[in-house]
Amino acid sequence: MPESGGPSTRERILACAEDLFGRKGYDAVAVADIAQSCGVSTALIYYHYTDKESLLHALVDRASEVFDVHTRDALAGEGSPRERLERFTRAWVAEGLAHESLVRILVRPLSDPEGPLSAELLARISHTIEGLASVIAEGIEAGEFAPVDPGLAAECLFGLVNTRAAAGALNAPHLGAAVVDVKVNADFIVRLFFSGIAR
Amino acid sequence: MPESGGPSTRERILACAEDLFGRKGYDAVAVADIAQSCGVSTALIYYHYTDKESLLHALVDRASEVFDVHTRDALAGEGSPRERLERFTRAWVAEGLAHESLVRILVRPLSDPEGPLSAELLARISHTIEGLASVIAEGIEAGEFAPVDPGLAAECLFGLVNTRAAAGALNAPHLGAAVVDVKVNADFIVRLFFSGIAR
DNA sequence: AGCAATCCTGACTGAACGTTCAGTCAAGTC
DNA sequence: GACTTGACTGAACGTTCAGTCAGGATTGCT
Repeated sequence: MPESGGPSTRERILACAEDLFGRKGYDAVAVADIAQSCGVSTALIYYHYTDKESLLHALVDRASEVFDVHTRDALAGEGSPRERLERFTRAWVAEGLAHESLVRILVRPLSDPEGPLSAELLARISHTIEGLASVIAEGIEAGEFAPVDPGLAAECLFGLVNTRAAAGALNAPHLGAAVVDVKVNADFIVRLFFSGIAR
Repeated sequence: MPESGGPSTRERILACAEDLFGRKGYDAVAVADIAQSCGVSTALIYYHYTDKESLLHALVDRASEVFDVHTRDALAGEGSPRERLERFTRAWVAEGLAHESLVRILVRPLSDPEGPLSAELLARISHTIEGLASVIAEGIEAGEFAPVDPGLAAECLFGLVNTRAAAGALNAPHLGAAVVDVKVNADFIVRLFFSGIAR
């Protein structure tokens, strides 16, 4: 058990992989590159991980978890539908801006529809959107929102919160926005979304 | 010059590349796969195109052009700011839903920040968003919209119109939406966006 | 028919990459 | 001191793939 003295070699390998995958992309990174980047042999990586893909898998799992926490909070947490959706929005915008290379690592498998992780990630995304939709539906029933299509609204909210994260992941800090600030971004999205589905 | 008798071999190669790149992804497709898929030799592809990347480049150019046409129309065309933005929105939603594999081909280079096409595509996207921002700014000055940050609003609109396209490109026809219909989608986005920036 | 330009192919190459494996080394156990 | 275990390495193997080359077929022109 690694107790002190910094991160274990296993974790260092994962950190190097995250950095390289995030910068160059999975396919463009050789296992030897990762090895060199953290000063170990290629073989050691295979000692710790079964294959190259399992490295990606570990990263995706870790990255997903970061976002899933906020989703669970929004779906099952306390507060009115509006409060919960707002909490979700602010949390995702903040996380997306804070973890650019994670976002990039998450985006990549999605653009490879036949890849092994694509289905898994898609399932997670669907689950998130369905969760949002059910909160929106709850709000509609309570008379808090106008009677829109909950699924469509959820999808739009999801798209909105990810737009800034995507811009960050693309190394385009200010695609259009004059100021890149978590609060400003989230405020605007909240305003846009809730005025759109207001009664 | 090929005049009749179907598409030229050159174009057939490009079509096969589009299909395969769209389904499996650039890196997962070997030049030999493309050759086999349209019944020619590998060498012929190198006779018509300088290298594998130039195939992707040709596809990206073609795909970008499809969207750029609507952008120019929205920016320089006739009508009030709101009318032009609405035209842009409806056109992009429709194109995105109609050309899924093109969207997927456009997404991939973006997720590879150090790739050669990334910068080019990013420039196109920035240009589109800046164009939207200037139309929004125009609308604000005319008192048509509330005084929001034009760049931020443009980015959000861009994110909204691309959300559905992305969902389609991910082979997830109904991520959250109960009905996948161009008009329903565009109507909702229009509603969301313009009520959000209404005075 | 003869000729030249264009279109196309099979066979091949050099390099890169994922993966494996025999073996080293230090630390701990009996 | 003999033995075991976990961490780690250097060198190599097999495969895949982008790109090349020398030449064959086809087409169009005179």
